[in-house]
Formats: sequence, structure tokens, C-alpha cells
Amino acid sequence: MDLTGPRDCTVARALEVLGERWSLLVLRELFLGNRRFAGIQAATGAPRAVLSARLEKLVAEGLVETRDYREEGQRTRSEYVLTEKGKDLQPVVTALRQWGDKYLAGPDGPPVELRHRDCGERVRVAIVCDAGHELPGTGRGVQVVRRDAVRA
Amino acid sequence: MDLTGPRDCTVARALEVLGERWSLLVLRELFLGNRRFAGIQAATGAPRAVLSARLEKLVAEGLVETRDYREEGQRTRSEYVLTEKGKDLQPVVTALRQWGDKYLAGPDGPPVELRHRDCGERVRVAIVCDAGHELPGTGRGVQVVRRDAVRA
DNA sequence: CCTCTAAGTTCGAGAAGTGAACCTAGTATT
DNA sequence: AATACTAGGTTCACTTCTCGAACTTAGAGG
Repeated sequence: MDLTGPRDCTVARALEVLGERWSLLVLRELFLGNRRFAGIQAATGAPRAVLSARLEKLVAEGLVETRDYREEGQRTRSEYVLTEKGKDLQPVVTALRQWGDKYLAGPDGPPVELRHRDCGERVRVAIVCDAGHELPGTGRGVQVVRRDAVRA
Repeated sequence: MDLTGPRDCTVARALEVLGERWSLLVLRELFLGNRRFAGIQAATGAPRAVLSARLEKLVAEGLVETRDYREEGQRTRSEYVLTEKGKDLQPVVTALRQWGDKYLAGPDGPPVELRHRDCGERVRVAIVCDAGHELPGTGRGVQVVRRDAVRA
């Protein structure tokens, strides 16, 4: 994507990194603790060539690191783990899941549920302000302040 | 994407709707109040043919509705507005923006800021549980509960 | 009836995605 | 030391998506 374009906001830049097909699905698997190539491939259904390219990109962007592991009877291989930068995408994946759960779940309800490990309550994404108010998930009450002059 | 695949979670389904290039960027513009074809085209930089197809898809999926408007000296045309289902994606776009602001903003800082209209404080996305605890944005403390049996 | 305009559509070329087959390099077995 | 095994890729031929530019559409206004 051309970042010299009319509105170079950070959403566009984020999508530059994450916007390709499979990228967010790979991150979903990494959040679920699936660290190996074959496991991610099976869970996402991404073609191997694409998965290889996406993992490479995620590593290059610093969202993911490789780490060596050794299965017995096998040579040493690499597995993929999220960096802090990658883990910080949890709200994105969780927000997507929440929306999907609300509008796209099957008759059995969503297949994965997130809970707070400490108290067992259901976890969700909320829009809040620094004064501690929670805003509706539709974004009502959010005021957009543009700091960008027109940059043609 | 093949939804008969190994792990048909709602994240995958959500990306089925939103995962194509430009879709989320179009939604960003709609959230910012940009409702017209030409305006969205200019702001996102998407090719007209692609934009046309994406808007059509978003309408078909029920995230966006068309509404007639009439500029004086012009014929009646359609503009695009978010439905409730579309507005519910605010947390996704905001989470993306937040991550982009943190890791990808330029030296001048992010070009767009979100504030709570009622109190003026900065708005952000948080991971919270139903007991009112706020969890770190990295997802530490989130427990994944799988309700899906293995569906090969 | 001619022009203007926003909103599309069409087009050929190029980039990206696809599944299947093939390759690679340590491990273990013989 | 030759052989088979395996997770993780790479390569290939094919299809689909994306791109920018040019073209089309249809109502408004002169």
C-alpha cells in the first residue's frame, strides 16, 4: 500500500503489517498457544507457501520470534512465539472474536471462550476513556480529533 | 476461505467478511464520517473498482446501508452509512489504531486522536472481565476455554 | 441537446494466492 | 555408510485478485 497516500493514519500502517489474508489467523493461533508450523498450518488451513511467507513477514516486523525446540527423534527445529509487540495485538484479535461471536456464531455458540484466569469471569473488549467511563461498543460518544493537516 | 476447515472459529468468520484489503480502511472512513464514494476513494486510495466491490460486499453483509442524498445541481446519489452491525466494529478499528499509534506512528505522533465527547479524556480499548477487572493489553491473564471438540 | 459530474464498469497487465509435488537436513535404524 | 523417516519449507503451474487508466452512465443545468 502507498503510505504517501492521502490519509496515512496508523490504522492503514497497521493493516500494512496485518492486512494480508492469514496474518491475523496466524496470530490467533499463536495466542492460542499453537507454535509449530504444521500445527498452525492445520488449524488455519493456509497453504504452506503462504504460511511460510506470512511467518517470515511477522518475524521481520518484530511481532514474532523463532525459538529452537527439539522433539525426541527429530532434529532441532524452530517454533514461533509472540513478542511483546505481537502480544499487544490481543485487543485486535479479541475485538474481532467478540464481533464474530455476536454476529456470526453457529447454533452451538462460539467455539472458544475467553475468561479471566484470576476470577473466572468472561473477558471482553471495552472502549473506555482515561477518566474511567466506559463507552458503548458502537463508538457513540467518541469524538474524532484530527491532528493531521491535509497532506495531498 | 473454506469454512469446513479445521478450526472454524468466529475470528475466521469475521475475517471472511472483513479480511480483504481495504475493507477495514473503508470502515475507518465511515467511522470518521466520510460517506461518499469519491471521499472514501480519495482518503483510502483504493482503486475505484475495488472500492465498488468492497462497498457492495459490506452492504450485502449488512454492515453498511446506502442512503440517498442530493447535492444541489446534482442528481440524487447514494451515500454509505454504518448499520448497528457495522458500528459494532468500532472496537476492532480502535484496537488497530491503538496498536498502530503505539508502534507505527511517525515523529509527529498519530494523526487522529479519539476523545470522550462528554469528558474530553482520551479514549482507548481495554480488555476487561465481567467482574470489572482490567487485564493487560498483552492478554496476560486470559484463559482460553475451548468448547469445540476436534472437528477434523 | 450539450455539458458537467459523481459514481461506477471495463480492460489488459501484473501481483498474490492456491494445492500438489518435490526438496532438505538432522535422527534413527540397519 | 546406506536407508528410511519427518517437520518444515520451496517450487511449480494455475487461478484469482488487484491495479491504474480509460470509458460509460444518467440526472441537472444551461
